[in-house]
Amino acid sequence: MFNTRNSFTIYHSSFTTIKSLEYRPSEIEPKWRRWWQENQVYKVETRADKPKYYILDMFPYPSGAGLHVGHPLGYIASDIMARYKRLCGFNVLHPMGYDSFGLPAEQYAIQTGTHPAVTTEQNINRYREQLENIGFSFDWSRELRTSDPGYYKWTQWIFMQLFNHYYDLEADKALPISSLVARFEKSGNVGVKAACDDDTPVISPGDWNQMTERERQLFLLKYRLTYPGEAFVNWCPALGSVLSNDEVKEGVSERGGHPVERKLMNQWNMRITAYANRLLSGLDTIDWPESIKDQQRNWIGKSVGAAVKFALAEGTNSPEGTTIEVFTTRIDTIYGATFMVLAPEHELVNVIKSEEQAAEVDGYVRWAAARSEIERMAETKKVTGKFTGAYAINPFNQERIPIWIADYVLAGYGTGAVMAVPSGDQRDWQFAKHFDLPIVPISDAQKDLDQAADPTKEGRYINSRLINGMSYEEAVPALIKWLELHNVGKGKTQYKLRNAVFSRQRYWGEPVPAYWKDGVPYLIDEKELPLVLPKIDKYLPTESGEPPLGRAENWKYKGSEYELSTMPGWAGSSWYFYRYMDPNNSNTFCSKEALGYWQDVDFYIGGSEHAVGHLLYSRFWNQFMFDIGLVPHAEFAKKLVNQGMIGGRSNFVFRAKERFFEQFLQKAILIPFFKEFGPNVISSGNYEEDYTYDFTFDKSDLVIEVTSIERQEKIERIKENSAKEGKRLLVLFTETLADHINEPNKIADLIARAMESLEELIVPVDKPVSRQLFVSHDLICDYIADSFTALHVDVNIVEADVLKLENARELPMFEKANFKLNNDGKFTCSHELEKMSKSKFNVVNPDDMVAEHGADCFRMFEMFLGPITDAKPWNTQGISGVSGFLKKFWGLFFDKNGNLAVSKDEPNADELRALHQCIKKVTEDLERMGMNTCVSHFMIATNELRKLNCSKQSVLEPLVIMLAPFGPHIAEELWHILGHENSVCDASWPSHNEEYLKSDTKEYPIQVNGKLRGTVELPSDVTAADAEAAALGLDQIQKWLEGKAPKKVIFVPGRMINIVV
RNA sequence: GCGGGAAUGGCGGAAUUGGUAGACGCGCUGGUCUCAAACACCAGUGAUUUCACGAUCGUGCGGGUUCAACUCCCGCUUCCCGCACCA
Repeated sequence: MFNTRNSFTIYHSSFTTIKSLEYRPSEIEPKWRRWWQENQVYKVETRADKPKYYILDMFPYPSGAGLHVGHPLGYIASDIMARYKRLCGFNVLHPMGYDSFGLPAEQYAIQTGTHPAVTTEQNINRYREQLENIGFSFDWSRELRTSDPGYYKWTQWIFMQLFNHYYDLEADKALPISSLVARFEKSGNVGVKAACDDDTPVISPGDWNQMTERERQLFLLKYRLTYPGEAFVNWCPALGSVLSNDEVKEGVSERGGHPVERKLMNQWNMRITAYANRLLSGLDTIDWPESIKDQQRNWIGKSVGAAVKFALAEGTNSPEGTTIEVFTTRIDTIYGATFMVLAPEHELVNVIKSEEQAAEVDGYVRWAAARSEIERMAETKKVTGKFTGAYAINPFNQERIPIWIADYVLAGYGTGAVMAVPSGDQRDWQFAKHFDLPIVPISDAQKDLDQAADPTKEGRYINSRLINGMSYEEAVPALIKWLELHNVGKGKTQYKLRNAVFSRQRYWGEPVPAYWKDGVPYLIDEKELPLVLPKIDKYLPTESGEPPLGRAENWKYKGSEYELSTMPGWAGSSWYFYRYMDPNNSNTFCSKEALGYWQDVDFYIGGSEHAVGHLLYSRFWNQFMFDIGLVPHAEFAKKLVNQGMIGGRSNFVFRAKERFFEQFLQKAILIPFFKEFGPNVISSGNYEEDYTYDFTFDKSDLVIEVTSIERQEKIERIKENSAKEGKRLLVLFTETLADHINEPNKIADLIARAMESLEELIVPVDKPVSRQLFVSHDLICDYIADSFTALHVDVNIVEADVLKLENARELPMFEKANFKLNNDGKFTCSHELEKMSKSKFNVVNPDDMVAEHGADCFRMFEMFLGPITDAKPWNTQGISGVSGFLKKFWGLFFDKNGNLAVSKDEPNADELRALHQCIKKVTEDLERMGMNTCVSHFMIATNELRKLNCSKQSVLEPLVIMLAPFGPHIAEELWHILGHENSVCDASWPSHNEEYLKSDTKEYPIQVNGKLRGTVELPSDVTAADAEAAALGLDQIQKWLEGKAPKKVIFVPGRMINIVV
């Protein structure tokens, strides 16, 4: 209905179709890719006459390694959906671009001096080639790159908007900083409820008005949504950069695994905490995988509780009126607080420690500070801590409780201090047990407190003065009310989420559009955007330790120094989905018209590894952009799907150690000699022993030593030894054995001759050819496990775990190697599932798959592997099934002589049923992303039509249309063979007709007591009574009734009959 | 420890609101074609048992609900992913 395209498009007609019995993807595919390009078939316009559908892939970082078969999985799925939606009449936006700023290109620049832009360009070209090869329907005219100044101009512009706004808690949205200034002038910040730094002082209008310009700017930084500030950061010396929390895994950098240390640095930050609650509640409005939402909830870490101020007991070293604030989610347990614990880093530790305890406390603080993150995490079970000598007062009962320090309390969370309730909290309980501190029960429902803490909220409170006898629900509000009344605390919500560090001490990123004057940052003029990355001589920090931009000549704005750090990787990816809507606009990040039409992403697809990085930061930026009216929705993606990882299937070959040869000699060769020379003796079970021989015999003075030709020193020692003992010595080189491994008779001959000879020393004269031996995997179970070294072998020279020997011999690792083959004359490898990576030699390149089987086959095979969301191993073996299907489908269009066989005849009922069954199933399955079963349905339909010998256009044409999203090239070819001149992309998706699916009869299964005992053919519209009669009339059913009358007969129309006896 | 997901033939995986478990494909076995091989095509292929008809068992384990359970409920086991001393 929306197919207006063919009315105004003139298609190039120089393309001829290939009418041949044989399906040849290598001829068809490049041809149509060119045709699509020449006719701009995938060009997308903003047009109001069609409903829009925006389907987006998470854009890739173009790495030097290129794409492997795991990458396109999501792209293929999204391409199928995009093409399907287009056939359904939607105007589909399905763009692709590159997240092209990033560390690897810069690391490479440091090593080689090549500008990262050059490397990036090369990598992008390679990606583009690989992507084009697969036949995606991307509108390449919308391609974008985050490192393009035309793009990052707007990244910088959004940064400026963040700088110019603060978060107003009353309006619950971002407001201009200018309105904040107006309020300060009028009434100071007393009435202002806004997200700001914790240490923001209260000021009066007078204070504000007396401030110098510099002081005002510094004060405003406490409110701006992006601001520079001293913060502990994850500093990675090896990478020379600050890393965000999600770039650090287990105390080392995610990329490269370098150590990371905490360092105080002046950094730009993003006040994401202002949005904590909205980022949390927004999750309930979007259709995203539950695991992603949970990870984000966890990362935001909202806890509702109370802040309580504990005064210090008399006699404690501290200024008058000092209190220690703690945060607790269990204020109801406060009467059970028998001690307090501070983090060793807590600022009051040094103040309050008593003189007697000072030495111990200092020692502990030093010890704790010296421990690495890894040590801390490894020893979470170990209880450590010291008493400070100081006491605090519980505000509720005025009891003195000792203050301890311990590193189970984290400086970075809450206030860095906890009230310890050993009866209710397991960590506090362990601490109390260890240091023999009192444990006071606080609820009548608590049990077994001598075994463990019991955090129950059941029961009634005891030992809790104010709340004795109350339930949890009653106690909490009562206590908070009391706290606020007595001004010693308040109800409080705490978030684990920290403000995000935004600076990177790096070159290859967006320059921050700010300059410094008098220690205060200012934004550059908007007209100066983009602030383009300057040229520098080297991509390293300056001698004084400043970021690489410090090397740029004249890197100044009107005489003032620019900010030297650049933005992190996530800056450019936090808003790119809008740029695709209007990619070349130089006046705005995206026009109102484009935004008004495309709105937001309908369907976002990508890997789950971005759960809390990209997906949280981009939601944050989007909420902000929504607040200030830039974008129409608070959430940018309605629906999100994670494609599962494709695991690599690694292959291993087994290289023989000396120990193998000794065993081999024994098992395969020496046993026949026993009769004549008596059983041989193997030296002491340890084959590797240096001073005894590998083999000696009862009735022969010959001894045998197996060793590498390279171990001359060992051979000399053995020679001396045998001469001394009067033994005759046969030295067998492992290399010689390797040479003749597949012809053991030769070795047996050699030994036989040695046995009969009288020579004292026998060393084979032929120089061995082999240096090492590899043993077929199916043979290694006959040997001790330690006889081999397993080595990764390139999976591209292995087929069905059988090594292709001709190809293998060309590899350096198999130079001068011999192979011990199995009984079938083959060499097999073992396999294991691992992550796909270069170092494991298990990377499969999509280009190779396309070259061998065609892009359509590759696309369908990736889908056929299983559900898109599941992790699955890559195994090329099954691809022949899909390839066979495409050949068969192609074959439906031709007769045995290769002539076009498509007829205009009317289809019969069987043919219509096969077609409409397929339409129904494929449509249903596409709607629920079941691409794997779609492929099955195509196979079933094709098999049926082949049996029916059907070549009717009215049946084949709808199938071609349905196949188009999956195998666009073959579909386009067949579409044109059927006589069309436009693209199959502009056809209409067929709909099924239930009438054709009905059949006159149905084979009903008959169960007796739920077990299948027979079937009966019945009319489709059979009544329950008739069905029952027919079922009971069958002999094989009567047999099971044993003459008894059925108790009950259940008849499910169209399903089954069950007889209960 | 917490959260999320999963477990079905030799393998990847199907199975609608509970209704013929194993669709489809790979692999394997047998056959046709061929001098032969490859390709192609046809047939078979969960296990045990039976000459055969058939029977018994069978969706990680143990219970339960139901005429009927891969599917629902209760209790476990194992694996994968994420988080982890979060007060």
